[in-house]
Amino acid sequence: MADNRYDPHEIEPRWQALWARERTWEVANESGASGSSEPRAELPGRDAAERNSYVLEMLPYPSGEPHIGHLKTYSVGDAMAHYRRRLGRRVLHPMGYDSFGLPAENHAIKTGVHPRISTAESIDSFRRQFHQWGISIDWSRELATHEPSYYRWTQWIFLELFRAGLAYRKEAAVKWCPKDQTVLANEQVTAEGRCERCGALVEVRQLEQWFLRITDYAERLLADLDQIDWPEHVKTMQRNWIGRSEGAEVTFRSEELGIDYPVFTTRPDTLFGATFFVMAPEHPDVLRLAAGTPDEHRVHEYVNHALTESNEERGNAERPKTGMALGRTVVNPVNGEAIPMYVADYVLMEYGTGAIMAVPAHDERDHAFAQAFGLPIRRVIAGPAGEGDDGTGEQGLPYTGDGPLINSHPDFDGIDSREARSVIVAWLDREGKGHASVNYKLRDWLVSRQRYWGTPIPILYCDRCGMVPVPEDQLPVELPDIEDYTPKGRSPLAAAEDWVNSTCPTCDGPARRETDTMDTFVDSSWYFLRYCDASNDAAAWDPAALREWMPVDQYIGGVEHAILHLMYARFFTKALADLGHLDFQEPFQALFTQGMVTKDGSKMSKSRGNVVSPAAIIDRVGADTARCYILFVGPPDQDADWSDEGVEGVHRFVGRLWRLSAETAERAGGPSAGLRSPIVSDEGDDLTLLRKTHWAIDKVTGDLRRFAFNTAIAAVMELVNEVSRLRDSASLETLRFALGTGASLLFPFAPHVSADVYDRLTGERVWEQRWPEAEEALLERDVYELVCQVNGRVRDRVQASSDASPETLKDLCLAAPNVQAHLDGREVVKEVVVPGKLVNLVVR
RNA sequence: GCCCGGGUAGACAAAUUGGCAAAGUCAGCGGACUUAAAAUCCGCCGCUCGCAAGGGCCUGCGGGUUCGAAUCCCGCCCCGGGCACCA
Repeated sequence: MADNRYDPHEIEPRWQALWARERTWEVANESGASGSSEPRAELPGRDAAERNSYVLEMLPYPSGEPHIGHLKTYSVGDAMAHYRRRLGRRVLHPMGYDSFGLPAENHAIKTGVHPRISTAESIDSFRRQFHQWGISIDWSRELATHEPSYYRWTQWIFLELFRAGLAYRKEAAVKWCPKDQTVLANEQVTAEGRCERCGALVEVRQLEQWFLRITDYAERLLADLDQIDWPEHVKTMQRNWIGRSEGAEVTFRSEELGIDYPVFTTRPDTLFGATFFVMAPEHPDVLRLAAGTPDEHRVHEYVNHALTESNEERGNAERPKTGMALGRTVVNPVNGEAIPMYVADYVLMEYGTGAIMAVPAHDERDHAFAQAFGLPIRRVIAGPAGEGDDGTGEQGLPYTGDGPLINSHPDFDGIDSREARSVIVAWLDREGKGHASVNYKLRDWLVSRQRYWGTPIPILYCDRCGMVPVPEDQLPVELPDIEDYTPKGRSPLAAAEDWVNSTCPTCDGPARRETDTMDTFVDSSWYFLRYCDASNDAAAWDPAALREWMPVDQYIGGVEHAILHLMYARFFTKALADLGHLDFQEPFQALFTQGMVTKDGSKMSKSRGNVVSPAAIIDRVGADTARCYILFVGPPDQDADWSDEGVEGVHRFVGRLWRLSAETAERAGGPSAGLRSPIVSDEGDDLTLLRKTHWAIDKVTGDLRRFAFNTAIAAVMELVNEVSRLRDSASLETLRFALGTGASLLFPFAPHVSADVYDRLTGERVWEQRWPEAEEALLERDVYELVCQVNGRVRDRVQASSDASPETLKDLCLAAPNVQAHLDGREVVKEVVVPGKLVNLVVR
């Protein structure tokens, strides 16, 4: 007997080498725009958009080595890519690296090693491991965002946005470490408001910075969520982040100063209950208003104090309300009442207009403030059961619900508050004192970073001409090499004097370069477009290439990117579409978010010492086992706990499939072509095994459609176990069919062993086979209806395709003997005893 | 406090969405092979009453709808994640 030991270290490199040699996973653009030079295949009947499929996983940030989370993401994505290929699609499945970013720069500050060097090392390590995992990547389209050939086009997009007025400069607060002389990212600030590196107290500084006008797109970013096939919880998070609220803008006038102050409110129906007015400490008019009043000095102190408080302090809702009277009044436009003005830190400058009308009877925070400062509280909405009819009682306040208006105005009293909202807004509009308005929580995107390792912002400052964009033919603005990455009170790029000093393209006079670089989220907001035409050096892409592939059919990544990355990429897509560069509105048609991998119930981290390295696992059991296990351990959208014992179980299963197949091939005297369902006439073990095989086909293809990889793998395990039990009693032909089918079904999860087994049994390449019931084929078949009757009543109907053999139908009906079924009008089977479970009858 | 998830054998889970609860994997127990071990293969594996055949009870807890509920509805308990002065 030959040495039938499953040896992944022999099998896996062999197939990987073949796939690399034959460039199996490369797909050419039919427009000839880019990609590989594979001759175009003529596939009749359907156009490219339908035949092509774009499967994409979020690109990795290359730092150190890939971890288990990467293994999970790319195992899920690869399974989807293979699944779609085997439905007959041409699948684009590329890979790249999000290679700019803070960790490489910090490493450089510490060691002096240029980020380009350490990044290249990490990329090599990622690429090597992805090859070892056997992921089916079109390597001809590989990219890295730190390469000038890529960021040249990031800069081009920035300039397009700039010309369209979507990129602009304004002052904004940054966190600043006075000791390190540098801007800090939020994650570099400790909970106590100290610099994570040196422990100094973090300060706030105002800097002129670049913003992208994502708020212009708030409405469309919200509305178009309805058009995409994303998990509902992700859509909910995006909706909440955009934070649309409808209400009214109402003008309160300061008669003393002759200034109008608009406020935004969602409750114009409570306007008659406004008894004071509050401004945010950051509001530019606060100090002006307080000027000349007795408390001017104390207002100053309050504002300064509020500005230096950390978010943690200010964000605490339980904290007592604080504030200062400004000694001025504004007029409530609905009743002409002069109400006092305050400044208080519970009002935020970023939301609405930075000032509010306070209605203590009907808002919790206003109520708390009124109580703390002894301000009047006037009820203007009656509660249920006539509560608060006279408007004087304190019971049930603050009341934030709805009810009839009271104590307002004879014209409005008695109207239900829901209706009163629009009635009062209409009245304000007529009087010129306000109008209906919509507000969003979404804020413009700050893209400036005072960092070295990022895409340079392609802008020049000329004394004569002002701000000048770098002309397109001078792109890319390359990142200069510098000696010292340590920040010294300005962006590290400012130290590269030769680079900073340049020439104005308009007047040829001296000009200085922008020294801020871009947020790395900018780099990753368009990379999916670049893959479609990755080696184009005349343009960011050829529109014909995008038409072939975009939008991404299936996007896959961690839920931690549910808001920022996914929102920014959608914004870029819409903005570029408006500029005429794209003809679609959404980048990712379908999204799958996979769960975290934990160890012993908690997140893997170096400090906990519970990190599992994919490389170590693969050394021990091979890539197929590792990939299969990570998908088998639980539903892939949920968190999963890594267990070394569980890995052993999957390893045993993969080995069992391989050994059984090697043994079967040997007994058969070598591979025989094709894999056709054998004819089985009698009842017996052959029929049992055949049924199991058909069941597995149905189960796995169904499960793949809904990402239930764990149960798909379990079904193959069950099939293999059945083969093992029946290996001495079933015919060789049936064993071959069952094992070959099992291997074929396993291909998306364990490609190497699957390819090896299939090759042994049939001499054919498993990835060139189509699923027995490809969706397309199914659509083209005639369909019959199986009618299920229980106790004479029609319970349900299922559809069976016409090319299901009578034997198969009979098998299925026998398997569910309690169901009476009709095929094409003819009664096929028998009596109902106990209601059977109908779906068992589906034939695909 | 609000918004999402989730709660099924000792552990991870399945139940194709209202149709025989617990497929599959791990752990555990027993057996075959072996001088032995490993590897491999076979069998058992929710609780309970019973010598047995067989019966009763089981999806966090309590109710409801239904011929039929892990699944739908109402109330409660627990766990995880996110948001938190958003006018």
